[in-house]
Amino acid sequence: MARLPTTADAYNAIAEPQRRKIISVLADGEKSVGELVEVLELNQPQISKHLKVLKEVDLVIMRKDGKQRIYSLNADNLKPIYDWLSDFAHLWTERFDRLESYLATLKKEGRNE
Amino acid sequence: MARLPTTADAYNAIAEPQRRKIISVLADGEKSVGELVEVLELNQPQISKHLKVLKEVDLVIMRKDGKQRIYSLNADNLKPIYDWLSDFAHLWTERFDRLESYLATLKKEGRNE
DNA sequence: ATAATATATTCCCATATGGGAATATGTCAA
DNA sequence: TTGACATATTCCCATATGGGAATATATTAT
Repeated sequence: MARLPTTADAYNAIAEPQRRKIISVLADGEKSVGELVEVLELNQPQISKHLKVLKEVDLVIMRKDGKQRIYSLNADNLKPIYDWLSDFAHLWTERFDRLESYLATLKKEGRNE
Repeated sequence: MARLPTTADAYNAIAEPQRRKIISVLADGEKSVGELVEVLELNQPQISKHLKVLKEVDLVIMRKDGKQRIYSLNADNLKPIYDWLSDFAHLWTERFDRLESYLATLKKEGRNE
């Protein structure tokens, strides 16, 4: 079936370094395409193409403002990845086992509220 | 430059669902190739190929035991991804902001010990 | 209508992919 | 040595990739 497309899910989308940079920049607040082009020093078409991938996996949200398109981060869809990795946290550090499991418990409780 | 190979880094390696399953299974303890074939219901060559990718990015360690190859998880190399995602934790939940930042602080201190 | 600006799309290409199938390698036992 | 078992490798193929370059679309101002 060949490799999954980058638009298959968030895991595949964030495997690209430039897309991770875009995500990091957007974490500081929404940006227009032009602003992203400036900050990341990439060509405009590549930025637009990366944003298209991120939008398809719902990691960013687009809003129109005149001729500009404003993109903002939808970080919620990063959480499943974070949760999956959380299962291994106890393997790379012993010191915070109890604190991390406590945190995980709080998070699970939080889901149903 | 085309898409980065799956062996480029941990991000690309874990983008494949079967490889994530392998990682999850190995989190419970080391396994031989044959055991992975049984548990995951994949053909042996595919398991071996996935393990090869995981080994190249140092997510698993291999040990010989007779005719068997025993693979174990090297979870440390998942931590950078977890750390990167941690930066966005405050965006998907407000309730545990202080606890998470406290945890992050503890972790950073822990690195130098 | 025309021009200017902002963004998106298309066409190009070399490259790696994951699975199936077949085969090769390695390791032990008799 | 021969065979049995465990694992790795090779060959096949359809498919998507990210960047460059060029072009298309959308929106506003004049």
